[in-house]
Amino acid sequence: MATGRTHRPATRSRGIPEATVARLPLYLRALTALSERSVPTVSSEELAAAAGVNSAKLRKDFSYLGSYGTRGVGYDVEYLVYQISRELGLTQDWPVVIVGIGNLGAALANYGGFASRGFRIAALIDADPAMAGKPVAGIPVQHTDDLEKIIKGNGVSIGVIATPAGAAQQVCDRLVGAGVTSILNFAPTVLSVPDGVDVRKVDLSIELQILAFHEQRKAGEEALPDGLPASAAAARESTDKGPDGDVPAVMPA
Amino acid sequence: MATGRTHRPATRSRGIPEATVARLPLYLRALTALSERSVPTVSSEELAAAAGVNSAKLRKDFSYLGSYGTRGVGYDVEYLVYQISRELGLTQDWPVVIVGIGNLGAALANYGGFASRGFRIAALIDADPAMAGKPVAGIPVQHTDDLEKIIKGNGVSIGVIATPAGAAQQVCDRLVGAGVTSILNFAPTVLSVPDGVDVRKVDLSIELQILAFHEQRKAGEEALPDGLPASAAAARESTDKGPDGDVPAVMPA
DNA sequence: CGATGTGAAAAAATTCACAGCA
DNA sequence: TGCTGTGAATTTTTTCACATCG
Repeated sequence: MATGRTHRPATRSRGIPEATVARLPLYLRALTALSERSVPTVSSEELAAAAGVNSAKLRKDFSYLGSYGTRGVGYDVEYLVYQISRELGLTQDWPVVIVGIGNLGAALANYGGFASRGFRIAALIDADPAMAGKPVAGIPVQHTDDLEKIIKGNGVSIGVIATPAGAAQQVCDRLVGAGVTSILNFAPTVLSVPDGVDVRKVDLSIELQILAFHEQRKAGEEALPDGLPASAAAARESTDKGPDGDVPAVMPA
Repeated sequence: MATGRTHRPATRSRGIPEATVARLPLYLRALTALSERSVPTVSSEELAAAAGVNSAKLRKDFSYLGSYGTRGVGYDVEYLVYQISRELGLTQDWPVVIVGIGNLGAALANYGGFASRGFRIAALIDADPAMAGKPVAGIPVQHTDDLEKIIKGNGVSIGVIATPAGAAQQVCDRLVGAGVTSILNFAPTVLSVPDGVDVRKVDLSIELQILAFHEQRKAGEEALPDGLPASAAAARESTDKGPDGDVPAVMPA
């Protein structure tokens, strides 16, 4: 770790582990809540509980960012909010476009969590001409024909795909062609993108299936349906969470 | 906590790694697509490509399930679909309730991937009296007052929370109290649940924040405002997670 | 004192690479 | 011959435990 390039108490110079990056938003949210309640400082133990992870992990995660705490005291909430925000790149404004304004697209457009976190919905795009001009979440929907113009005109680099599966790849190609380099895909398809483009997926059916797996295990600790010697419900808790709260993982990342 | 382990000493087979479980739905989707095209067999290489992972990982994953392939040939698509479905507990019908029928709840209710994979929407529940009786996705919305009755009456063990953050914990408590043991949470809150209850979280803003992190890294290799150089993250990914594509789901109408 | 920060150990996940079977 | 299945090696992530410092 650390490319100790001298300068500063080092640490954090190279790559912050992906697993850590995935948890930073979690910490940020817990910190924001504390901030709103005007809580000045918080210990790793308290913050960890609020975020749903264990304190050792949290401290290790923070150690990749730098030494932002005070021994014997804890962390300054405001300072940490700033540091994590900066690390995540949320101190700048990210214009985002949402393509596919169906039920989900509308839900996303109305989702407050975006605007409050450095993301700004630059445009809503849909292929249905009937949708054009119609306001959703106060933003007029624009037609797919203008996709490239919209992307380039607003310097959009992050796109959200909420179209039906069949249209996803095509939309993806156009987004990438217009300059988008990060895509959040809600369509149930594997998107292929060129190098340099990030794709993250959110898949409801997958999450449900994982739940079903654990649920099945809870119910059948012994009564095994299908024969097959290999099948023996056993071991492993169903909870499988850290020492405290819950906090599964999301990402799949 | 650290209590409650014991149980069976892992009977050789049933110790499927969590990471593997999380990928089974991916394989299942790819296999289903092949099945619909009447493809009889598939090699680990081909299937891996379709699912967006590398073949070594896929073979290793399958090895936890058993030896379902044929050397020199590959895997029988239908057989594998069945085995994975069974492993995930999808050969049975899972009644699910969705609580919070706002934009997101409605989107989820309309999501086709539900019914097609062993999940059945047993009921839609909302706290707004005005919603009661109103059909969403063909299912009449019921009032929160009847939550317990609905859960118990339908033997529901999986609940989806799509309410505002403020109501999530309360709804969660009621679901758990009524017998739900698996929860898919879309509200941006950490839910606390008793042991034995699984919670998985899907947080749209978190996914975007992770994208922003990578996006920032791509763009800002040059100069960063605040002191500390922001990691140089050299080579490495272009496509975060898996070797390439992804597999999302959820989609509007 | 008390809580952070962090080496070191442990566990989990991924990748390698090849023996072995159809 | 071709591809699976898997032990072994490697890498990543988590957890431990304690020196350290405010």
